[in-house]
Amino acid sequence: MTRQRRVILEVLEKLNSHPTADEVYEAVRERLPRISLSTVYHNLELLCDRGMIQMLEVGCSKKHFDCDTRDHYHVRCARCGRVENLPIEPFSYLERALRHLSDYEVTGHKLELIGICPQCRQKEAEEDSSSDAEAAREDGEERRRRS
Amino acid sequence: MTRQRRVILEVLEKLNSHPTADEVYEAVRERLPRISLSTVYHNLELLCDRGMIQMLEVGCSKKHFDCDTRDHYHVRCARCGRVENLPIEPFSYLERALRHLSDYEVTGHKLELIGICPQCRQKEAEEDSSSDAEAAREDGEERRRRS
DNA sequence: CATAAGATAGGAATAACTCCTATTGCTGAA
DNA sequence: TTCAGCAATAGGAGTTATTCCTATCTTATG
Repeated sequence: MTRQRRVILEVLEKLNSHPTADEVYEAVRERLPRISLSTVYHNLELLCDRGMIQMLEVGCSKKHFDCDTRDHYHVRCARCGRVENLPIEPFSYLERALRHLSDYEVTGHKLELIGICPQCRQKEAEEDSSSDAEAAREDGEERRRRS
Repeated sequence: MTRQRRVILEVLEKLNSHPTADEVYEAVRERLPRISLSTVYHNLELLCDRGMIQMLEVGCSKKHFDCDTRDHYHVRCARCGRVENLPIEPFSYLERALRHLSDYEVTGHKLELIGICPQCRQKEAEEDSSSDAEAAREDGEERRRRS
């Protein structure tokens, strides 16, 4: 357990959102400015192999890392990609209910809620109201609401 | 609807597995050998925009395309990445049951079974039996080539 | 103190896209 | 029939996230 590895693990434990490799890198750099991105990737992989963290392949393109290694579900923000836990036990009956629907040998399942996180909702509300204000100034009309 | 676009759509309708952009490219090239990969990407995006196909972001890394635009669940092979449909209506109650567990504004959910497809199962069975045979012959001596 | 194993930094390589641009090919007006 | 206008295509360059490679550095051990 090197200094770099320990800091990576601590960062992962501190952030309640499940960061990408890049976000881990940025956070770790505040404490170890000379760390290399490949060290971060290397240690994230190593910690996964040792079962100390888990890698999430949600949505697409980026891998997220989670220091909670138990099986659980997640919510993902459709805007910013942030991922968070759903504090609930996985529904084991889902797998049983669906496994006969294909000829695959089913080994697990993944359930992910898609939504918009509070921060992105607020940002959108601000953008909407400022464009509403512009619209009101320009054509003297108000359209404040959006659902 | 150009020739290229029509062939792409036909390929997508013919393959019951949900191919990646690259797999579409390979299949289309059998009929249009001079087609460019960017044309495939371009048309897949265009067909998505027009709601004629949908893009699946399963597991990670590669995008899969599906000519069935209805909401439905999938199985994914943990070995080869192949994706297929689960012929069942999505469980709308899942979303209702989970939405209060986070402060996200939930807009949808994704459920994916993970398993091993028949082809990969067969391949593994063959490899296992042949390596068992080798092991029996060589008495399990050269085992640490990779780890 | 030597040395070997393991870790790190930094950069090159790769995969899967995405973007850019010159060329092609279609459509409709003259 | 010709040709302007414009969307689509081919080909390649650029981008992003990740993996691989290698020289250098650290640490544990005899």
